[in-house]
Amino acid sequence: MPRKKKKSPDAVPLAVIKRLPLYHRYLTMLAQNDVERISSRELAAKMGITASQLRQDLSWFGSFGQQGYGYRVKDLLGEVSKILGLDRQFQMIILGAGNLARALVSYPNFRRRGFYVEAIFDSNPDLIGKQVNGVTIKDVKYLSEYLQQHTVDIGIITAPASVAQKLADTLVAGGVKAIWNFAPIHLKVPRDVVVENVQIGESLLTLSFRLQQQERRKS
Amino acid sequence: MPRKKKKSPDAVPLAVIKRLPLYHRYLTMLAQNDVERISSRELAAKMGITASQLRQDLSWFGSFGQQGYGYRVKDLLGEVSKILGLDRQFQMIILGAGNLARALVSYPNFRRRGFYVEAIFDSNPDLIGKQVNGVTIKDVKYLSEYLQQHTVDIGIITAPASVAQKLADTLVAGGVKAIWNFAPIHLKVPRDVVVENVQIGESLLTLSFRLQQQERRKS
DNA sequence: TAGATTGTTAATCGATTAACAATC
DNA sequence: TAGATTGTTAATCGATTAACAATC
Repeated sequence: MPRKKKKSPDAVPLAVIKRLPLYHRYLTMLAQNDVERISSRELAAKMGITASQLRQDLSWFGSFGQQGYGYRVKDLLGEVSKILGLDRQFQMIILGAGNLARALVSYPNFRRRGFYVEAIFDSNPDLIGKQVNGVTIKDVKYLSEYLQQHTVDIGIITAPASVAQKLADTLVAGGVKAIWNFAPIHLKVPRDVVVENVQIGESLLTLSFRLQQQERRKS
Repeated sequence: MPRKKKKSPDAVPLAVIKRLPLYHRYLTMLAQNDVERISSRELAAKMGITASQLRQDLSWFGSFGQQGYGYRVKDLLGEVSKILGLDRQFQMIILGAGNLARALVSYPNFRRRGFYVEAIFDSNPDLIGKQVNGVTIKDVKYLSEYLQQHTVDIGIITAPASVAQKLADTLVAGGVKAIWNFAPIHLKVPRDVVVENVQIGESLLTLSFRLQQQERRKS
C-alpha cells in the first residue's frame, strides 16, 4: 500500500519553498494597500497560480484561513514572514568587493527585513580599508579570524569562480551554515550547510534560448 | 487513449531548458581540460544528475552520441552552444545605471559569448553622459528614439520596481522581444515577448527559510 | 566479435489541479 | 440561516528514473 505523504515542515518540497517569497511579496503589497481580507481565489488570480495550489502550499505550515471568509491579509503576512524567518536578524558578510557586492550592500530592503551586512572581504590592497555604504572592506586573509570572533549567519560569495570553493571551505570551517553563492560554480559543502545559488550567467543563456525559440516559432 | 508527448523543439519543458546552460558549463570545462569523449554516465555523475535525465534531455534536440562510445565533448559542446543560440550575437541595452548595471557591463564572459551591451539608460542627470566600461549612459527620455534607430535583442531592466513596468512597455513598443528583468515585479508583456527574471531578493528569502529549516532539524 | 553505451519506451514518482465535506 | 470559502482527499498531469533493444 502506498505510504501517505507526511506534511512535516521538514519535508516541504523545494517548489513550495520557492513560492513562499512570492506570497510574501504579494501579501506585503496588499497590506500596504490596506486590503483587510482576501480569498485564495483572489490572491491566486493576482499571482497567476491556481487557488488549489495556494491552499495546498499553505497547508504545509498550518491553517491560516477561515471558511466562508478567506484570509486576514495582515495575519497571513505575519505567518508567512515567520515561516520565512523574517522575525529575526541575520548577520551577513560578503566575500568579493566588486560591483555586485556594492549593489547588494546598497539594497535598502535587506536591512529593513533584518539582513545586515557586517563586513566585506577582498584580497585587492587597493580596496582594503575603504568603505562601501558604511561597511568596511577587510583583507580576506583575516577571514578565518573574523569568523572565530563574530557570529555570521550567511556568507555571500560574489568573488570569481576560481576562488569560490576555497572561500566556501573557509566559511564552513568557520561555522557558517548558509551560503548565498553568485559564482558560476557548484559548491561542495557538508550536508548541514545550505547553499542558495544565483546563477546570473545561466539566466541569460536561458533567455537567449527562449528568444531563439520564440523567433523560430514566428517564422 | 493518451496522446504521445511530441518532441518538437517548440515544446521543450522549462525544466529541460534550465538545465541547458549547466550542460554548456560542464562541457566547456571538459573541453578546456582536453577531454575528448565522455559517456552520459560520467557527465551526469559530475553534474549530480542521472544519466537517464541527461540522455532524455538531449533527445529533445537530436541524437548527438554514438552507441558503445559516448559523446565527443567538442561536438556536443558545439551542439549545445548552437541550441542556446551562442553562435550569433545579441545587442543589449541596460535600463538603470546602478551598481548592478556596472556589474553586468563588467562581466567579461558576456561579451565573449556574443552578448554586447550597447548602451545604458538612466534618468539621473548626474550619470547621463558618463561612461561605464566604455558604454555611455544616455538619458532615458531618448529610449524610444534609440529603439527606432537601433536593433536591440535584449532589454535589461536593473531599474527600481516602481518604473520597471513602464520601461518594459517602452521596450515592447520599440520591438524588443526579450527582457532580462532584475526588478522584483511580475512584468506584464505580450505573449510573443520572453521575460527572464532574476529575483535576487527572493533568493535570499529562500535561503533564510532553508537555514531556519536546517537549524530546526538540528535541535 | 564482445562490451559498452546510446536513444527511446515503459514504469515510477512527485507536483499540480479538481472536487467536496466541513464549517464559519 | 444560506452562501462562501477553507483544508484536505482524490484524480490528473508531467517530469524523472529504469529498463532494454539497437548498434557502434
